[in-house]
Amino acid sequence: MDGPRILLIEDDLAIVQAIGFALRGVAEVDHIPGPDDLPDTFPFERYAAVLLDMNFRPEQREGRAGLDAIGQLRAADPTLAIVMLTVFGGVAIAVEALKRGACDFLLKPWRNDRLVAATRAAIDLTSRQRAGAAMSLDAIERHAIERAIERAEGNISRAAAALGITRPALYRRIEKHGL
Amino acid sequence: MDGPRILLIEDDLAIVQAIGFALRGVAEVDHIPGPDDLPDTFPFERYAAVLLDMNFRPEQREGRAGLDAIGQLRAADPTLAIVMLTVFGGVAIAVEALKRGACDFLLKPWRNDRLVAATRAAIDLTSRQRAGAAMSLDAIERHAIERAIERAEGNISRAAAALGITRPALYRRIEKHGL
DNA sequence: AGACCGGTGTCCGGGATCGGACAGCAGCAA
DNA sequence: TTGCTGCTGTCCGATCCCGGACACCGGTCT
Repeated sequence: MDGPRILLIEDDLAIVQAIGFALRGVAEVDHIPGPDDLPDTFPFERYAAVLLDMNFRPEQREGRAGLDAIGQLRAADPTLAIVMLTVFGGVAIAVEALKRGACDFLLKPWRNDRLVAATRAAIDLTSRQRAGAAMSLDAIERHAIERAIERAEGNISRAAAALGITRPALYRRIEKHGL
Repeated sequence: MDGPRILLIEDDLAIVQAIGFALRGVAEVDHIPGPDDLPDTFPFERYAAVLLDMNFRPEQREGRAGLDAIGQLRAADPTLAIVMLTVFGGVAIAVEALKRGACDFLLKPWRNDRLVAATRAAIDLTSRQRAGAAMSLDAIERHAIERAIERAEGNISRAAAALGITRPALYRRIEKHGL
């Protein structure tokens, strides 16, 4: 668990090399040519982000395979942030990709600083999502209570009603969590 | 609380009229020319979605004002789904808009069926987000427990550890929630 | 003033919940 | 077989939390 490690899904070896070079010092880059090359059991938890090439299957129109791969990856590990890479510039595809759960969308050719920034952001997002997913029940409760009180604008009674508990119960929990 | 009501932020009256016509039967459409025309206290909770025109401030480059408006609206009501409308087709802007919390991004001129579909999806998203935000503490706990057990692949001990509670406590809660 | 309202903060007895402990079970290695 | 491991499901006495009730407070009516 030294530096972050990311997974690059890209069939063009020249691009693989270029990305590996651009991201030296940012993350270790592992590489597979396409999402179909993922073995049945794959250690997603080792990776801090995925860079996913949209066009690994050039014969398929509109990069639909790339979109499907997003769903596939997210089903396998919903905490893993995915950055799309593509030469096709359609707004519709970008929107669809983000709606399916990609966290960013970069056009080739990219500026290296943008790639680095997007990768860093994705790594950060993954770690935050994993922290959130691994939250203890107590922490979850604390968050829910904080939000409820905020939404009720400090009105304890309404917050308690929204949370489905009695007002004294909410007082106790507020004190317990130190709020 | 009869049909859904949506808020259209758009300065071009011809477009306002066209959208109102396209969405007849889908939602009641209220309209203001720009986000700055929102009064300090505005009943966001009455609306089931927002259609936000990107270009209400033509002198500003790149529709940055439109992007800022997303943040403004989401700060006011984070459960309200926002659909962007724009004539500018840049992928970068679309990506930025979605990253800032818009739920969809339509290019003018749009196909009416796409507009209707996007509006319906936004209305649905809002209602789901509001249902989630208004969840009782019990329901939140139940969800967290379900997810934890799923993530632990049915292993009760690991799920309990991840939730930060003892195993008997998790058993009790599983039974209480009927899982 | 006096009554009312909607809110806050606190108390206390009874019942729910805690977690350590125990028994049991399946898999596996010596 | 024996022993070990890692899990499941359950028990029970000590403890904690529940929620109805109460006192109180500030604003707003008549």
